[in-house]
Parts: sequence; structure tokens; C-alpha cells
Amino acid sequence: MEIPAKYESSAIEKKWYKYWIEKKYFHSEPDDREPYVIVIPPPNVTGVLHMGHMLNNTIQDILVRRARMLGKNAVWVPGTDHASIATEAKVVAKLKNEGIEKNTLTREEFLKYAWEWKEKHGGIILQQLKELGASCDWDREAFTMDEIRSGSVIKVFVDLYNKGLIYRGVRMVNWDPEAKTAVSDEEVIYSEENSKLYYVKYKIVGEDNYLIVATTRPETILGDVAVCVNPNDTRYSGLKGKSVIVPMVNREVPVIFDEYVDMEFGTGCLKITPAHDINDYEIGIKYNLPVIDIFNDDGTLNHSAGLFVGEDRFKARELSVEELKKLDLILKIEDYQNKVGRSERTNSVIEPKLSLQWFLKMEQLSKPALEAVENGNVNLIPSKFKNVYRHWMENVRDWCISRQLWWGHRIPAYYINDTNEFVVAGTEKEAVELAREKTGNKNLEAKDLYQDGDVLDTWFSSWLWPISVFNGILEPENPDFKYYYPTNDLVTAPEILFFWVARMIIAGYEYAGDKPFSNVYLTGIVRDKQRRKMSKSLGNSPDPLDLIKEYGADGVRVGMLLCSPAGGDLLYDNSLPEQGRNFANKIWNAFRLVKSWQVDENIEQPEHSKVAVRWFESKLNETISNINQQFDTFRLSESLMSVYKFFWDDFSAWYLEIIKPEYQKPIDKETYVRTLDFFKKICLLLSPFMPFISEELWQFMKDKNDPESIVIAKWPEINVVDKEILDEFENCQQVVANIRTVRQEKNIPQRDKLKLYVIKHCSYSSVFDTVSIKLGNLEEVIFTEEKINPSSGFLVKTNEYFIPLGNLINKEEEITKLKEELKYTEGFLVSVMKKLGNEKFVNNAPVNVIEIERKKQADAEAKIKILKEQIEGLK
RNA sequence: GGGAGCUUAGCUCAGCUGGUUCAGAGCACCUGCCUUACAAGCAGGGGGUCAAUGGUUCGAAUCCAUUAGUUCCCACCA
Repeated sequence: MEIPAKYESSAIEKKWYKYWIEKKYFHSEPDDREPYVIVIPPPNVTGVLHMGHMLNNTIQDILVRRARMLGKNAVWVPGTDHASIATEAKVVAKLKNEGIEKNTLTREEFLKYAWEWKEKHGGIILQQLKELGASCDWDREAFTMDEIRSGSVIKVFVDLYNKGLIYRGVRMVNWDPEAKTAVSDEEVIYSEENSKLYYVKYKIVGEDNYLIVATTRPETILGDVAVCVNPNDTRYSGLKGKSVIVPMVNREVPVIFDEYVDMEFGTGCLKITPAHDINDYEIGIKYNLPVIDIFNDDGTLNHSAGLFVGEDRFKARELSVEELKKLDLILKIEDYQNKVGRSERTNSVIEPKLSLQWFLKMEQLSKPALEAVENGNVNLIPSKFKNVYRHWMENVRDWCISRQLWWGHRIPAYYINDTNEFVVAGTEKEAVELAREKTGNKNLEAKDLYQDGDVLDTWFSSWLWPISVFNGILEPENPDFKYYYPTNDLVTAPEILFFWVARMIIAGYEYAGDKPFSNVYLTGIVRDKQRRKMSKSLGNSPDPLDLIKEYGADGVRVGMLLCSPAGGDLLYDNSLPEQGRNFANKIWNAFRLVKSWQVDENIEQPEHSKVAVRWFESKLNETISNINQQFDTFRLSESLMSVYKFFWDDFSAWYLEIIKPEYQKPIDKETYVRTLDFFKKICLLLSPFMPFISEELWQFMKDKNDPESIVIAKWPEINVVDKEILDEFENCQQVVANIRTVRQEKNIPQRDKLKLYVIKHCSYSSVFDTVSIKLGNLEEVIFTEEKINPSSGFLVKTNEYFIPLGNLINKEEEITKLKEELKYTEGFLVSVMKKLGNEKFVNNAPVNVIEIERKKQADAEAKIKILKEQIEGLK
């Protein structure tokens, strides 16, 4: 069979993914085996794959593929999130493009458009995951708004309401005027922005004097109901019982006193606008002040404002400033930096706004979830997130779960005859029953009820995800749920630790009586080389699919993982997938080499191959053991690096070089068989990281006893690790490296054979001499008692090696080299002697440590003696 | 304002229980090679007061304290 010289990724990837799907290798059903479960963090249904997804899903795939190879019944459940606010925003924008305004549509009409959009664009991202090689069980795909998931959400809402944990109340919420909905605290991003601080004059009633108030939001003056100063502030002690005139609207409001006011800030006078500032609101309650809400839901001013009605809030700010200037009520304007909250979804400035919302009481619910992470039942990786988690959970606030949107799970509360009386029920029928009970009116019909117009926060469905994907809410006794829950590992970004992870743990204990997962692997954020977050708006994010096309899925996977430890940011650069692609090509070429060999059953296995096989077997086992350990501690980058170095250095640069037959000569059967076996085992180790190329090679190499696909092959077992042979081989590697250096320094071509003389001073195993002969291209290795002069010499441990080179040797150079080494060794000996001469050290240090030092001393002394002799000999 | 973390080679990071894994890896860099698997490669090489200071200890990159720089989380002072 013809094997191409370069690894062609695209065709191979398509071929094997199709094959895996046809063979249903990724599908799982409950059986006797131990389950291994990952649920995907569901991407937005209308989203497209970005670099963060790539990293995240590569990690999940690596974990699930290895678990599958370990013989576990592994399942990775895929799905998408309806992402109510993000999706609704997209649909609104799309309709607007087509000249349709949302507010001209009925709810039903809008939802029809939204579902159409979902059907058309939904799941693109899941298709893209397939290109990455994601081994999800596609038969189990779930959507947060499909029947089972919706039913689960409603059931849970009703249950929490009946438990008294959900309540409806007027609260100051974060209002997104663009999306016209409340958003949760977690969805508000604060950042420093440049603004102005306006010093505004408020006339004191009955005095010809002004009180100066500093504000960043002059437009809210229209909603002022008081001015507040600190009671300890001597500047204002004369103002007791006075009132001031609110500028522009000329409303008379009281001056009140509260220690909340910071005397240092601005003028020490704070204007109170309860409707538009959370702190003002609380002060308003405390002093029983009225609330004047001057904004409409879209951020324009309403009639309560009195002025600038219908203008946008920012326009109103400008107009207010103009007006104040005209009235000569502005003392000064300063540049000022303050923190401005913006909506995560729409980026519009959040408006604190009073509104009637639904809340979930969190304090009681979150207790077991806090406990679980504290006691290690749920393990956060890296563990530094434990602190962050604890801090949040201990200060958790009630969760505002209602959103003024249409796309989502509609709140199952039904108002009776448009009153504020309501019942909460899973279905309309039940609602009618309850309403009849509640009102005593047996004639109540469905038409007398009106369902709450709000939908639930997206996270109110995703917090159930690990349970609901197995239908564990609606049918807690079903075999899937009983078998797969709790899941094992969750892989996600630290940004959603509170949004999602914490709440899933809460829901797990409340609705499944157990944690939702054992380990949470928190990935880093993918950034560019300047450490900027990759984002569409910055245009610094490459398209993952282009990368896959260019570097191959395996190459990209390797690139993503090579330097991204858990919790550490990934500084992306094209050199990463390049390195991955180069690695794939390296593997491919090693394979081409092995595949090109002709086997001759009649030739004996050469000595160098025999020892190479012995060494490599131990090296392989040692490596597997390391990799297992790294997997167990979630050091995935390190485990990949272990495989990488093992393949590149140990296998390609050493093992294959040793056993490689001369050009166009055949190889003996024993070595060939062993080599194929090694190569197959390496493919197994590579398979979780690089599923495509490892499958391709597996198909070439497998024999009739092997599984038909590497996907279902077993992870290699560890056999003996012969420490001694590993050690001896390292000496051999040093000998070879020294020979190579001599060749390079003296310009001796590789094809010229050299003689190597050895004087043994310490343990010397000659089993690897054949290896030195082959790789160093030596004529022979000769043991001697006499130093060889003139020659180029080197030491490995305390054994002396000489390569006689006649007139190529420059005595002075050799002496200088030796003297340098002598000097270093003497210095080293001094430091060791100092330690050993220290009584306290000898008395306190453990025996083995002292022994090590004595060994160092002996070695150094021996080395010094040899070096001195060599220098003498040369003179 | 409250809290947590980080600082080791040019870059990204390991270094887990203080002592043989103790100063490491990959990439980048430098030198020499188109040597019949691979230039997407091979061989060789240089490079770090382990942020600073002090302490504990026979012994500190590692433990403690202080300082500096830096990142993140929480709270949201108009």
C-alpha cells in the first residue's frame, strides 16, 4: 500500500469519524460496568464554536476517551442551552433587519420566529464539535427547552414554590434597558469608565444659600426625594429640619441625616433617588421617602420625570446639564472615573430599577453545596477556586429568577382575573383546580386565568442539567438516571463557577440527593499573545474550523492542550497548533519508516536490537505509569508532554535509530514484531489526545487479535520497570552524545568509523556497547588500563573514555578543557565537604541524605584524581 | 473597601512531604548538517541571585513575616 509522505488530516478525520458513528462506539447504555459520565456544558443553541469551546471540549474528549479505554462504560452527553436573553436578542436583531419590530408581534408570533431560528441555526455548534473529534453520545442530545427539560424546570419551580423558597417581591434589580429585562447580579460586568462628576447647587429653603451635591448622574435629579448628609459632619449641622429645592423640577425635599454618607467624598452631600440607586432605595425605606421612578423600561424618561419626557437617559443627561447651566446651578464639573455596570449580554449600561420579580431563597439551599466542596466531596481543580467558592456561598443572596423575555420557560404562575392573586401549578388544568380552591369559585375557567408573562432565567434550567439530561427530575427512578448519576467530571470555565457550577451542586443535593459530579476541572481563558481575551469584537480570535482545516484536528487539540494547565490561561498563538501538526507528522513519518521495513525470518536479532527492546520496554512502562499518575491528578498538559517527549525522544530519536536496519536491508522478525507492539501501545497512549492519527495507524498495525478500532481498545497495562537498565541506558546515551560532540568539534563525518577506549573505574555494564557502536559508528569498544594519547577524552560517571584522533588533537585545548572541569569538580567537593564537616548536619540529617553526600564526595574525589592524571599525561 | 492567588530561562509553565527529580520542560534562540522516515527534520549548544528583605532550620525555590509588583473574585461611594 502506498503511504503518503505527509500526513493528510482532513480525509482521514472524515473517514474515521464517520466510522466511529456508524459503529456506535460513543453510544452508551447502562450495564454492569462502572460508568464514567461527563455532561457537556451546553453551548448556546445558536452559538458558533470559538476557541474557548475548543479547549474545553478537547479536554472533555480526552477524559472520556481515556475512560472508555480503561474499560469503563463512558458516556459524554451533548446538548445545547436555549440561552434566553442571548438568543432572544439575536432573534430581535434579525427581525429588525427584516423590518419587523418585536413590539408589533404577539408572544406567539415572536416565539414562532424564535423556534424557526433555533431549528435553522440550532446545533451548528454541535456539528462543529464533531470536526474536533468529540466522542459524544449523539443519541442522547438534549436541549434545555425540549419536552423533558422544560417539564423538569416547571416541576422544580412548582416544588420550590410549594416549599416556600420561591417568592415574588418588589426589589431593586439590575435592569437591562436594551433587552428590557432584569438580569442577575452575576450578569452585570463592572468596569472603570471615564465620566464626569457634576457639582450641582440645591437651594436651601428659607436661606439665600445653596447646598452643593456631587453626582455622576444629573438626569436622576428629576427623581430626587431628599438630600442626605452625615450627622457627624459639622459643616452641615445647621441644616436640621431644613429642606432644599430640587433643581429643574423645583420640588421641595427634606435634608436628612444618615451615617451612610461618606463625608470625604465630593461635598459630603448625597442626593437621594430611591428609584434609581440601590443604596438610595434602602435609605428611602429607612426614612419612609417616596419613590419617583422617572424611567420607562427602555431607559427613556417617563412622565414622572416632568422634563425631557421620552428622551433617552443619556440624552436626558446632556439636556439636564444644559438646563442646569442655563439656571446657573452647576458649580463645577470634574473628570471622574467610576465603575459602571454593563449587561453581559447586550453591553448596555445597567439601570438599577424597582420592579416586581420572582426570587429564590438561597441561604438554606446552598448549605449542603458549600459543605460538599469544603469536605472534598466535590473537588475543584485547581483547588485555589475553593476559596472563591466558599466566599461566594457564604455570602449568597437570593436569586432573581424572572426575566422579562419571551424566549424561555414561562413562569407557571397564574393570576386570577387579572388580580394580583395567583396560583402556581405545573399545568393549566391544575392551575384551574387550585384557583377554584383558592377563591371558592367553582365556576372558574381557564379563561379567567392569566399566566405570568415572564420567563425564567436561563440558569434556572441549566442548574438541573446533570439531572435533567437523564430525566432524573420527572422520573427519578428511571434506569439511566440511577446508573449514570452522579456524573464524574465537569469541565468548564471559571467565569461560570457561580452562575452554573455552584447552582448545579445546589440542585444536585436538593433534587437528586447527591452531588452532580465529583470533579470540576476549571479551564483557563483563551487569550492572545498580549493577554487580551479572545473575542469577536477585538477580531483576535481565529476561526477554529479554519485551524482544524490547516493543522488537522489532532494538531489543534495538541496545540490547545500543550500549555494550558488547569486554571491557567492559554496564550494562543498559531505556533501552538503548528507544534501539534509537526508532532502528527513526526508520528506519521516514524510509521512510514517502520512500515517500509522488509522482514527476513532467517536473520538473527542483532545484539543492539535485543538490548534496545529490553530498555524500551521498561521506558514504556515507566512512561505509562507517569501518564496514569498525571491523568489521575488532572495534569493533562503534563501527560500530553510525557507522551510527546516519549514519542519524539525515546522512541524516534533513540529506539528507532538503534533498531533501524541499514538502508534497504531487512529487519529480523523478533525486533519487528516487538516494535510494532511498542508502536501500537504508543498509539493507545496517543489516542485520547490525537484520536484520528492514532486510529489511522491502528488500522494499519492491528492484527486479528486486536479490537477493530482504537476507540474500544484497552489502555495499556503497566509491566515491569527495570530501573537498572534505564540507568545504564542513560550512561550509554551520554557516551553516544559525547561521541557526537567530538565528531562535530573535530569535523569528523558520521561515516568514518572511530575506536573508543575505556578505562573502567566504577560499575560498567557492557550490554549497551553494541548500541554505542551502532549510534556512534564505532569500529569497536576496547577496554584498556592505559590512558590513550593523543586522544579526545570524556568522562561518564567516573569511567574514562578516549577516542584516539592522532594529529587532530590540540593538546593545549584538551588541557584547558580538563582544567575547567577539574576546577568545577574541586569546587563541588569543597561544598560537599563543608556539609559533611558540619556536626549538626551529620547528627540531624536522615541517614540516606548523608549517604548521598558521602557518595558525592567519593565520586568527586575519584573524578579529581582522574582529571589530574589526564592533565599530567597530556603535558 | 473586603478576600484569594501569582512572581522560577526570552516566552508559557512544572517543581506535590524542606535534603537526588533541585535548579527542570516545551517553545524560542545560537552553531553545524538537505546523513535514504521526517528541514513540519537531525545533531550539538548557550541561557535563571527561583521578585526583594528578614526569620525558622544542620539545610529554603519550597515553611513564616514584611515589602514591591501583578492577576482574579466579592462589595458597588454618589
